[in-house]
Amino acid sequence: MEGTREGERRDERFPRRYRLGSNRNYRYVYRKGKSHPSRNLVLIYLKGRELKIGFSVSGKVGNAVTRNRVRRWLREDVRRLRTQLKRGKYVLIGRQGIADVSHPALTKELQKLLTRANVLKEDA
RNA sequence: UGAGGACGCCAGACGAUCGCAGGCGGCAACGCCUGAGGAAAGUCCGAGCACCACAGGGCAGGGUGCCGGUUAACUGCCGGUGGAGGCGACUUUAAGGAAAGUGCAACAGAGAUAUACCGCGGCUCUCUCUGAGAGGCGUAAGGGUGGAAAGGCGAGGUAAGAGCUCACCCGCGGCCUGGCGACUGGCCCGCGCUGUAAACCCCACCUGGUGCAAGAUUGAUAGGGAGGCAAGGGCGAAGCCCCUCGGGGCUCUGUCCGGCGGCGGCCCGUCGCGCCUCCGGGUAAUCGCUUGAGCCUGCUGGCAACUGCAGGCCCAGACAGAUGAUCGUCCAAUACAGAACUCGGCUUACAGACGCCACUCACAAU
RNA sequence: GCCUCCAUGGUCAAGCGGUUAAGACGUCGCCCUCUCACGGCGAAAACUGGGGUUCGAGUCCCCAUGGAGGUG
Repeated sequence: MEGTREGERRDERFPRRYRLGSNRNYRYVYRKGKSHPSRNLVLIYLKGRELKIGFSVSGKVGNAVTRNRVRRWLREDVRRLRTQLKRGKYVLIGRQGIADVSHPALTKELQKLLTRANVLKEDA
């Protein structure tokens, strides 16, 4: 991957202003957004003016370390894809079996899910 | 060599690239520094801190419970005493009081806090008379039941027996000795008491409640709406009226009782006063928020827990919540696991790799 | 994060420290019926785990595990 695009640096940063805010926003997206499930993930998408992404992994998945690991993987994958995403509010939910999945498998699943939900920009 | 026993430590490392959070610098681009644990966990104790309550006293409730020390404090820790376990090194122990009182002790057993089923013994009577049966008496050694049967064991003693007597032992009590003390050792014309207090309880000591979603500041918003009830009694003062001159009635006011509410278990007590029901409203930012009973090193005192002194250090502070991804090298290989106000403990989970000991036992060799 | 509560057959549940741990629904077997249902008889099936106190713990104490609720 390195060296293929020497001239332009890809913007792969993902600071906190792209994160979905408080609990109220989550509830709003749950109510109004459209849900796209897959085996270990659920994506809820709602059109909006700016890009906001939230991650949610419930206590049923595992202990704090497991949940943190899953959330970090998701955030890492989303970080790399950030510029390709359409604007709007996203919530990514980890489902119960997600603790047993490896990181590469999870990356694939996420990409498939995003394609199927049709939230990637056409020119990407 | 094997089997153990104490004590302690680590919790993958390094490099490259892309990222995240906080701080500092900079107009900015960006740069530099820092960035989870030994248990961060469970929330089982103890504190700090904050608010609420609080004149004081009593009761209730809760906690602790061998002794001494340590600490800010503790149900922690250290050292000891007694008990239990182990051949031993050593481990472990909620370990005050049952002689203040109450309760409970199923089943079994004759009897469970005082009893006599079998038995043993002699006495009287009867018979088919070396024996058997009946009656009443003595007895608690033996049998049997039980977790426990009123000390144990031996000798004397006796009709048979019994702390009935004696020696030794056990326990209790008293005295003396050593120890700060728990307790140890010794002595006695003393006594012989079931167990249970993690049953009620007694004794000694401690103990307000709620918890950072505590709370503070600033700004915005609000400063509410609807309905019902506001009763009763005693005493005193004043005014008016009636009057058989004893007094009675009405009005107003003060006070007390009563009522309601607060003091977040209750009472005395104390404070406040119109009361009750339903509906509505309670948001955001900043602070609290990390320098602290702090960590490291050395020395001092102490068996130790710990303490004192000197020097050095700053070591996460988020607010949907920061440590990740990819690659490479080393490696036998990464378990349990993620800060949320902060400390001191306890408990629980944990792959693997180590260190150390004038430690113990067994076998062998010398 | 903080606070509180609970745990007994597959489910709902009662249970003074003392025989073999009630009861209901469900399951299984037999009977009844032409068959099913109803009904009758019977059976299997449990104290979350580990320590401790006690002669004896489902019950009392401690620790853990799992679950539920409250709190902006």
